[in-house]
Amino acid sequence: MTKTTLKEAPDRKRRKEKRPNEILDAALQVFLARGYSSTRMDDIAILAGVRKGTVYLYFKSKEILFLEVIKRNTIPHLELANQVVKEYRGPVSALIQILLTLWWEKVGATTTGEILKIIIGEARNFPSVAQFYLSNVIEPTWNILAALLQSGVEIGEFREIDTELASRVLLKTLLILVLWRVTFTESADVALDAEFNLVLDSFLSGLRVL
Amino acid sequence: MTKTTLKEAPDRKRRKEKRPNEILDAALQVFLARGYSSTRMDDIAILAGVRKGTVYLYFKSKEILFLEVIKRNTIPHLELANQVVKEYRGPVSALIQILLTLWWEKVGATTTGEILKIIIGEARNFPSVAQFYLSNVIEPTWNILAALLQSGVEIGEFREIDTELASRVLLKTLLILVLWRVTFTESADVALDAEFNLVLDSFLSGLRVL
Amino acid sequence: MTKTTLKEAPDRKRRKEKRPNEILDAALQVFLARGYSSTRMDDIAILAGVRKGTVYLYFKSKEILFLEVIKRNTIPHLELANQVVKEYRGPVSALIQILLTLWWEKVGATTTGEILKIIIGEARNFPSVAQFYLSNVIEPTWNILAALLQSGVEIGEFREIDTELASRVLLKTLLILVLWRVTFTESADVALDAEFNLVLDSFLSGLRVL
Amino acid sequence: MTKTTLKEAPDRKRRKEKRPNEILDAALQVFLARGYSSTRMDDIAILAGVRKGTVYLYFKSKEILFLEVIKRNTIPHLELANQVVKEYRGPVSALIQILLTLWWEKVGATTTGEILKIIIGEARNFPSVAQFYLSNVIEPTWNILAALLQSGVEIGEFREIDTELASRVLLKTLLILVLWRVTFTESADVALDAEFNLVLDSFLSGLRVL
DNA sequence: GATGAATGAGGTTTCATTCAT
DNA sequence: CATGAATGAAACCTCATTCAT
Repeated sequence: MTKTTLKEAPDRKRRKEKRPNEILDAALQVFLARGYSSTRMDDIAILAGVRKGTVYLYFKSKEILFLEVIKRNTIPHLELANQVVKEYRGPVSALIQILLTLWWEKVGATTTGEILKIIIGEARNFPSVAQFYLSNVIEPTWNILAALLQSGVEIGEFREIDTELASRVLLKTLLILVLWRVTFTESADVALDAEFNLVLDSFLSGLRVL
Repeated sequence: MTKTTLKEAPDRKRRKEKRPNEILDAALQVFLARGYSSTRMDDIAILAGVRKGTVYLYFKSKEILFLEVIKRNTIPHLELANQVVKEYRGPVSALIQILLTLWWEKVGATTTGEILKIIIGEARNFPSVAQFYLSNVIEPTWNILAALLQSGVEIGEFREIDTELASRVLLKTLLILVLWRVTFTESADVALDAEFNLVLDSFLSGLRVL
Repeated sequence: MTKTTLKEAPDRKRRKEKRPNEILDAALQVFLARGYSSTRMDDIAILAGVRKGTVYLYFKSKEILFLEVIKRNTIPHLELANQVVKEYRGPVSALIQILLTLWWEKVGATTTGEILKIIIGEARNFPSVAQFYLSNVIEPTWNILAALLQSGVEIGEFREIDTELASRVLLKTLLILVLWRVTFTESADVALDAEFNLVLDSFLSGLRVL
Repeated sequence: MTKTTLKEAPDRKRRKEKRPNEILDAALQVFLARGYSSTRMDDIAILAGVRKGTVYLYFKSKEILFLEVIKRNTIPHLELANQVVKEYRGPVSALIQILLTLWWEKVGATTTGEILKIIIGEARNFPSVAQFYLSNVIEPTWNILAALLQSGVEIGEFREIDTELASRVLLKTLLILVLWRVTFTESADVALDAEFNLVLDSFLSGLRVL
């Protein structure tokens, strides 16, 4: 009976619940494209289809928005990986090969590098973000990798190694590759796929029981 | 003893040659500590012991100052490395071990990681800086490494490998380690030295003729 | 009566449509009073009853604001003049006399001279403004005058002359008079009205068929 | 016997006396080319072949330098005109024609317009300059013109007119032409010579005894 | 006398943030 | 809930001016 009924969008209710996520998605895009400092709240708002004031309705400050964006986009696909690992039966090296290749082609190729880049760039100003990323993304991934290696060692497929150390080095090596890709886009560094393969192959061959 | 001492001539006219370097040094410190955007020209000036206007006397803009800072701190120790390589007589693997260990302990330990971090963080806004770093620091280093590997191959010390690819992967792996150190300082990631050793050892052992 | 009244909401949100004009009006005043360079955006803002930031909300830069000010105050009374010309029936010389006298007393007396003065002073730095003024104010006025003279010639009221040349000279002569008035205010150059009358009279008498 | 003798320029003495004039000449050029505000003391110094500090050695401030420049360049060629007038024998109208044509082609064509332009543009900020120009350039010229006209009237060559008024209008009309030339350089206002001729012809024909 | 070096006041511009409607 | 409008605290940069050498 109110006048506003006349102009109310049909999916007004749905909208309301979606708004924060829309803003977070827009913010992710702009932060990745421009970096933290160069990102203006206005850009985020426009991209989210709202006005600046609305952004502040959901996020108290640019800093908080940034934190939320990073958090939202770094809770990763670890569940899936864990699942695959648990259900898999067969040689561990093949599983590692499959998992990392998948990651390289799908996950690493997209936003992982960008997110890592921005976290590295802003670690000074947002140490909590860096810490969060370390605890919630990097370390769990290490753990999965280390567990895999450990199981390989236990079943005699791999030789005895420091699995934790090895998983750290392997992951970091892969991370620098995705980081490189998003940082030095200009350079025709076409060798990245070859580098990935080299890393993976030599890592696995280094594990083989002699 | 007079009050005017407070405002007395603040030691004007230092030598023209020293000022730019003093400013560049100050700028490096502040840029590393705060990142590009968060650095104010005023901070740099104060740290250099001058006033804002003086900085602009030597560097036309913040951007140019940033570029100069990066240049000054990356046209580096390559000469030395080249020298060492040329004069060295003995097994190549030992030379590699020595060079990289030295780098890890001396160079990589100090500003390399910080500089790399800031370049990665600002590559978006200063692609020319990224390109400069790539061309003047990374690629020459690659070349030195590749040449070393190649000579090892030629004298039969190493097995036949793609020396260029290998040198790229090795360097990147080392870079992520120094980058990691300066980024995630909070995490007591004490394993970095162990990781460095693992990388170096497995790399060299992978080169051995079977 | 509370102290907070001092800082109370200063009547935010005037109508969006009014603000730009208020700013333009304030800017005109300040530009005329101080010239372009000596005008500070702050002065304009204060005079418009807003703060500096608000001015930038509507005009992207001082330069653009200046351009808009000039445009707004020169796209002027030409319509009216055209109208009058079209509807007038009677001797052309009388119409010219009426139009120019009106212009001298009303338009020329106020901002025309000031605007011309500032355009002349800034033509170097803003050639586009000078060009704009020429195309949109001076030339249309020439055209009106020339058309008037031409019609006088055609109906045999005036003798055969180069109407375009004559209209240019006449207009320029009148312009120097208004320019003089606003430039040399100190000198009690009270003869300006007499000069205007002399110009007009001798121009018209020169047109008469002998 | 001093060491400086060795390096002293041969015309050092002459230099010293010339310096102020060299600076004034340079300053004129820059002021005319850029206007007062946009002119930097540095530009003037460089053009004069000295350094900024030297300029301040001779002129206490930019403002004073500007005043001196204007003064130096507006003490005009009136002497010559007066001379010519006094010695001339023949019809006054021919003299007027000669004098003004000469002025239009030689004097008005060069810096008169530029100086007038800058005086008009800066009259607000330097009313004393405007006043100076009026008293020392404009009014003397008026007086010469008026005297000429008067003598023409007295010998019966011209009809009875208000010679002072006429001389004012004539001079202003010529001034707007030179002013126009230096202001609207872009516009292909090629008619200026024709306009000058029209002004001169109709002025003289208006003086003729009927 | 000449200047190289330094300064600091002052200007333009940006943008995160607030708040009345 | 959304926003349009406004703000003001910085930040960058310029340049007239000073002064020790």
